[in-house]
Amino acid sequence: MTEVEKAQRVRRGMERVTMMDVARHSGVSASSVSLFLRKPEAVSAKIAPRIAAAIEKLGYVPNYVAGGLAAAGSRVVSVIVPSLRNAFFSETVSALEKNLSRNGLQTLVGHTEYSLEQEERLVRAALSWAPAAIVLTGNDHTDGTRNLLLKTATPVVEMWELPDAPIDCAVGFPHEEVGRAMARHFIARGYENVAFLGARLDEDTRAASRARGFMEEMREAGCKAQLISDPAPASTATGARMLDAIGNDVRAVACSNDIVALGVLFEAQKRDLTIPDRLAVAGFGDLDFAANCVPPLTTIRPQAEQIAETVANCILNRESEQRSYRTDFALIPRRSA
Amino acid sequence: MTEVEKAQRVRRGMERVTMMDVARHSGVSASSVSLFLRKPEAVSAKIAPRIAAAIEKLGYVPNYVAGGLAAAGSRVVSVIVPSLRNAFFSETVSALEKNLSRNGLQTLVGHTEYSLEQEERLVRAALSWAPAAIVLTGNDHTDGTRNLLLKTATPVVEMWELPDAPIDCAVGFPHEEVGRAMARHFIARGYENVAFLGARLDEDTRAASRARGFMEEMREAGCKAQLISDPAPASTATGARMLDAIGNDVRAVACSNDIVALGVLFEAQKRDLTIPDRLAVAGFGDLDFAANCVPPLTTIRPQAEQIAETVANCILNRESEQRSYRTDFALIPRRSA
DNA sequence: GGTCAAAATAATAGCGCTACGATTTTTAAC
DNA sequence: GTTAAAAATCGTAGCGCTATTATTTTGACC
Repeated sequence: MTEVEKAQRVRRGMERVTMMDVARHSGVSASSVSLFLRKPEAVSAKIAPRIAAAIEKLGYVPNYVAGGLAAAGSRVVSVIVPSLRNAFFSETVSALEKNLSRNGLQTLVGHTEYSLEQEERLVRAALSWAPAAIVLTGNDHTDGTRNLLLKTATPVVEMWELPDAPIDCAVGFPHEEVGRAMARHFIARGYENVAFLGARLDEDTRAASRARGFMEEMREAGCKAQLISDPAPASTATGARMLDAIGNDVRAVACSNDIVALGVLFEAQKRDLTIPDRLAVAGFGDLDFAANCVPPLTTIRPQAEQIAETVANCILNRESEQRSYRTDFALIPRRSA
Repeated sequence: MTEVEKAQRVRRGMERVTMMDVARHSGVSASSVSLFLRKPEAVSAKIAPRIAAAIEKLGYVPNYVAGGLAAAGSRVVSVIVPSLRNAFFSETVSALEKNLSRNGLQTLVGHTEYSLEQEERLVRAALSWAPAAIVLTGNDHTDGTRNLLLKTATPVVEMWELPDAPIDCAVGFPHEEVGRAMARHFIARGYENVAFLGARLDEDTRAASRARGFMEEMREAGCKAQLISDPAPASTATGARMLDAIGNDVRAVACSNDIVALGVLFEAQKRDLTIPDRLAVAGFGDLDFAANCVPPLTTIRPQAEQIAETVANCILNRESEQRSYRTDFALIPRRSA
């Protein structure tokens, strides 16, 4: 390296140890070092230890940015969820990261705060990283998002919902059926005057689908069912507030998720409404506290981990022809309903 | 582009529209397009719209990988937290992502599952992306991690704790003081026989610091204080289980976080222990349910958003000399203790 | 030892972009 | 109109790595 070149590297803030340095130090070519790093079994036992020693000695850290450019594709997977504050998604991202990192893929997260415009911006930014795949939540996207994704060669996975026409690949379950399952449970228990308490249904289209399924099934069975909704995010406070809005004769409420249900439980306790005798309560999510609260919460377990594993599989085994993967959900009957 | 070149690009899966294509299309040089993208005000009003039109027409998506290589530094910030399932960290990541994305930075998350070895692996991978900054949780790292980070020119922020000697920059608060504050609250309320219920204290060093501060302050005041700990992650079930382990005469428990406290609340309710008369309960975190549960939970609010904002500031305004930023916490007295 | 195929290694040519310095155009001042 | 300074634009030379092709080495077999 000439003095000028060195000066330039310093100027650009790039004094890092390069693969070339490792190559020189171990007396092999840069190609061999690269090969060693990507397929260690492909280099002979003679030079492998020499390269390993040089890497160790020089403290070489590979530059994925350069690698990604040369290999025309980075080892990141971009995951876009509505919110990380929501336990479903933080759990999914967590499980996904675990599965992907096992295969040398890194996770770039973005959250849309339930805004489709924000989602489009994030997809645009994600594509700029030439990611190995893009994972989105749900199937409700702007036309711009859809166009961007249809044009690209990057694998796309939509998760948590099952669209009729996936952009590329989808993993999830039909939320309407979840709502219907809960309704059937209510009917079996003899609850004939019920309500659905939904938080943020305008934005949370999955919760809205559950609400729709629930309401339809209840009404088809000739029951009285009322839909309460609150624009605020799901929280115990929202749950408590929505309880105010239901009629006094309502026997059971299905909540858009367990947090809302917990709020209802607390509020009922404050008002001395016995659960489930005076009011039955059910949630969605089977969050940590659902099994331990008082009374234990009847809910639906969505299998976030199964979703994450299936998404990871989709990304890792691209050859499969299947475009749509249905994951399980299970109604967990406990004492609250 | 010759036929051979085109074939090569196709072979490598890189048929994407490049900046050069945009330049040709708008009759300017690639440099001008690059400049327009980075500093739109630096190009004349004559060519700007032509470039914009070409970008739009061709559907050009910039390649940050190439950009990052050329500019010797990518626009990603790598954030490493113990777990995304933990509400503190998912909230911090969420707030951080919001603050950083406003400034065109993207967030690469990794989670260590409370393993320092895993953290080192993640730091290594993170450095490979030549990130704009690396954000770590806490100050407990392997020597390897520390060496890697001390050698690099990349800004490093340790958050949620205040190390004596930050690697580079730190944002957080002293958890021992949090424990002491809670102890003083207990003392003021006249609880003289108390316990600290800690989940996963071996790995969660912050909770362990709170426990230490709490125990010391209680004992310095001449009170009886017992430390219960459970290796399982914080959950309502863990809280309920730990309640079994305390003596019958314990008057108050401080929990390592609100989830554990909630478990204690549930278990107490099951056993008809009146709270706070028979047993006072306090948590840490001021999670959503803390204000709404029965009785409302006395807890400590750690200001996760303030941490995130300060971290973002550290990253964005590098010129500051300050290395250590203390964020606030507040004891929120409610009915449970 | 010589031949040939297979395995291991090396050389080459970019990936798409940005920093830098060089060049051209515009503006300002006289 | 000239000139200098400033602004706008362009051309070049890589950033550090990998895919591909070319070359060398090894090993198997006669």
